[in-house]
Amino acid sequence: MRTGLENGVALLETGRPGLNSSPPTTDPPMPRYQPARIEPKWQAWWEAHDSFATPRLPAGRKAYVLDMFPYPSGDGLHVGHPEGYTATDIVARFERMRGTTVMHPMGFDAFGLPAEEHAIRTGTPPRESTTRNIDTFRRQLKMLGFSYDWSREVATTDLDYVRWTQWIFLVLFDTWFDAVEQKGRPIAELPIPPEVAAAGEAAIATFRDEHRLAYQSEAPVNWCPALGTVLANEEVIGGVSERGGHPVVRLPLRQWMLRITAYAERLEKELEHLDWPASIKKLQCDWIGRSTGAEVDFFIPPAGDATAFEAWRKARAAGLFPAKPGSDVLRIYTTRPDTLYGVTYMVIAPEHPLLDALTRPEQRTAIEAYREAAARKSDLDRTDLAHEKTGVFTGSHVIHPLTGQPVPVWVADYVLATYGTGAIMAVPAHDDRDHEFARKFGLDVVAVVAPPDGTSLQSGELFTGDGTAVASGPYTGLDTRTFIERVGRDLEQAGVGRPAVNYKLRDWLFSRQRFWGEPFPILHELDAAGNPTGAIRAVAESELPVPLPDLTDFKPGATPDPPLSRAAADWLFVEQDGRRYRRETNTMPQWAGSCWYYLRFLDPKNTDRFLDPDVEKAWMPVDLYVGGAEHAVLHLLYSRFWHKVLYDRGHVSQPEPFGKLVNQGMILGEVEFTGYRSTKGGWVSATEHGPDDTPMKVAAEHVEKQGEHFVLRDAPQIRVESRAHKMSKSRGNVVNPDQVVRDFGADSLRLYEMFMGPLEATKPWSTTGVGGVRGFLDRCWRLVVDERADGISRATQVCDDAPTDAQLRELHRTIHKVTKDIESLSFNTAIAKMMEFVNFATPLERRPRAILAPFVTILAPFAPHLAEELWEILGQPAPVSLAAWPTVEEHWLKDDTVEVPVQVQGKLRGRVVVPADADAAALQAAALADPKIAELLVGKTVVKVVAVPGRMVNFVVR
RNA sequence: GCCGGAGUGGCGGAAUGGCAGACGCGGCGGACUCAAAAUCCGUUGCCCGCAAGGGCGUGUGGGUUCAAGUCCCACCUCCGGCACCA
Repeated sequence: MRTGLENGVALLETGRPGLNSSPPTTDPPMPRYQPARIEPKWQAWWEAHDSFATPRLPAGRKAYVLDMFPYPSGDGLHVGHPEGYTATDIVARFERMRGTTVMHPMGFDAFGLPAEEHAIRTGTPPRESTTRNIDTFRRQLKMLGFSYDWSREVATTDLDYVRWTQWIFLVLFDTWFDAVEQKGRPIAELPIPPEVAAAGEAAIATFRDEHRLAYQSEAPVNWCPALGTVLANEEVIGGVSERGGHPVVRLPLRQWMLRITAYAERLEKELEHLDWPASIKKLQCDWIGRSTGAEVDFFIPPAGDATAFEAWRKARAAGLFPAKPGSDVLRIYTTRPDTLYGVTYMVIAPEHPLLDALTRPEQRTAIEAYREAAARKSDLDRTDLAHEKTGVFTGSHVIHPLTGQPVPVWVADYVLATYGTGAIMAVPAHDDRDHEFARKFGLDVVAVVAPPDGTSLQSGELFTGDGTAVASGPYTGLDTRTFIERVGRDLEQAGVGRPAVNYKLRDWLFSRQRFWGEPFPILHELDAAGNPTGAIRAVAESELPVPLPDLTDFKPGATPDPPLSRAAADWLFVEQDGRRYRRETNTMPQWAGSCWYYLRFLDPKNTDRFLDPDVEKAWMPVDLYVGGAEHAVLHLLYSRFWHKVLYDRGHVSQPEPFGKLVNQGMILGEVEFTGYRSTKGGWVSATEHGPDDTPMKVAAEHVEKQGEHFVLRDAPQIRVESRAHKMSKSRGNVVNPDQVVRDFGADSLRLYEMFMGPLEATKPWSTTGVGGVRGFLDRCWRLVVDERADGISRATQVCDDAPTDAQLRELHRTIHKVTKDIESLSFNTAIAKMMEFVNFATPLERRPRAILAPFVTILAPFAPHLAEELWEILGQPAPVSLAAWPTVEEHWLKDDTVEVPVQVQGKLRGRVVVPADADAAALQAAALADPKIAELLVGKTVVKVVAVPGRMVNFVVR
């Protein structure tokens, strides 16, 4: 076939000629290893035989092995995808062969911005390009031989899937969080306070709406004009959008929010027992950001009333600390209530509701100007401008609850309105931000904590650690922790404060002003004039799904008015029970669909419910979840949140969705050498290059290593950078899986990605490395197949002899190592061991089938196509993919004798061969019997002998 | 700045506190071949030595230990994440 020849030609250019090329048509077919022939054959076989279909319920042991499903981008699969997918595929295949019932599904996270942007650019409806992209992804995934149960495939954009995403939204909408029980409960069970009940139905409805887990809010949001959408805090990195790096401004807008903060405590606490990488747990923990401290009220004295504070204090002491602060106090949150005596000023955020009340007339102009400037500032300005502190004095003072002294109140944007109470007590001696601010504005610095090392602070010095209280009234001399505990109790008793917990986690901004997302199943009531009354109702469950309307114009506007508001009237307006409604026109963010896909995989065709409870109980939780670390916080946190709500409402049986989590590392491009060309011509050393010098790629043959560094071969004084970079289109170092499969075969790609290094590590791509594992597969092939025959026939060395002891020893050690390594996901060392086996077996003149067949069995999860082919050639009934995993016969793992190193003074001086069970004394005797050792010990006094049976002997001498 | 992770041959990497460098790439040598490719075999950390052998070696400097790539302390570099959360 012509194509084979063309492949061969293409390969010449990639530097590895002829590997996968078919012979020219004129020659008879040579029985070489040809993945291009084998791989489609077995993929078709598996498909025809439903080899990997999973039953509805597991029989016996189950394993739910899950990949993070991909976003089907227009570029197709990236080599990063098959890394995690191959790892899970090996585990899935391995478990299946051990008799475990395996759930191993795949689907597509298909809503999202790129499809919509493509639609805007080309006028193609997103559903069309999405379908096309999914087809490409599916083809590529099948090409790699993954053992998914394709009958379970779902895409988040399927109308049937959207239906249940909307249904879960309605569960959130129908749930309130009972803080006492720490549990989500039906909204119908929300206790209605008598005064609300008395105010009538509308008031009750409003009260309920305020307590739902899905609620509307008018808060300022991150509006990104370039993307034409509002973004979640998590999608804004350093003031620009995570996608595309566009500037983001803050704008007040009606938005849907999800009350994830209600679950903050459980999300943090229940993280503890999960089998997740510690680093990911830490990341999530930090993101949730629990801190403990105290809330304290500072009295705002009415002008000219000197006795008011005393009266307030008495009233507070008689009552309780109010749940919500009145307008007569400034409530602050602090993690260091032990520094209360060091407070020299207060700061409130520019958005603080009391700012107006606290602003004195003489300060009004300055304050207004500051507030406006702060509002205009994007987050970018707030974070990036080197944290240069700004602020304005309000002119007011509040009264310190413990000392009764007046404290000046400032406004500054280093205090965030959205955290704690939006106001702080400033302790410049013991907080670096306050310190910086105080220095800039000349405010007092009063030290109240002495460092534990006994030194005392210089005046104006900063100390942020724990220590011993000084100048703190009755608390003086207490250590920080005791102080905090005691003052918390005292504040509570006095009714002016209480211990408090705060979280950095914010509620989840859940609406987007985009077309390509799930519509909200929500209706807004309209009055006779067609204006919203503010009343909302959920679309009835039986009316789901709410489909996206047909639109020809997807463009976002200059304002945050969503594209769906341009839908035709028959979609947009709904009449029900004699009332007119307008549909919600925001759509859900991409996260929505990915929050629960692992549940739908279990029961993808169910039209009655989102998931059958029996099926859920049988399969959940996910036993192994593999994906990129970029989802460490968002996807995993959101999924856990939804799952907990579904759990509280009795829809799932487990509080956590994912048992074991593993992050595969990033695959970088090939290592590149970069030299720098001076503007004046000639090379500049990489360490000395300036911003104007141009980086240039240098071919490996022009570079050599000199000491620690790489230098130009022809100019060794010029240093060159050696580094692998992230794959990117602009750098032109993207490796295309289709191309790799064409050049080397799918089994080689799978095997290479597993052989590169540990799964979790970041590692650079190497095309010669792919050639290396391809060489291994070639050797596997030749172990079984006679390459010199005219057709496919067994190698003449393959025989039915009984295996020798040495062969069985090698075989069982290989099985043992591979089994253990798959269990610990150490695929690279498993492959190394199989290579050793092949190196052992290749020179054998007679190769017993009894060792070849088990070897092919353990090869199968890694290189399934080749294994199937070899299995067939060995005369075994297909498929090897479902053959039983061989058992290790333990006695072959033990040696009769071992070679033990002998050390003198910790230095290796010789080796002795002893029986494997030789004890310390025997070991020592054997070592002393060694002439070389004996000679070294002549004239020395042996002070001590360390002999570890089976491991080593060490003589300590003087 | 803070929090993670990692530094081992020319390269990717291996090593329950017990023989550093498994396995692969690359290099070198050999066999096969008219020749080349492919294949097979051998060799390959660095330095000294014809050799036997010796010395040095896991980012740097200390320490613990009979014994450290592995444990402890300090530091350097690279990668990733967070970044005014009181």
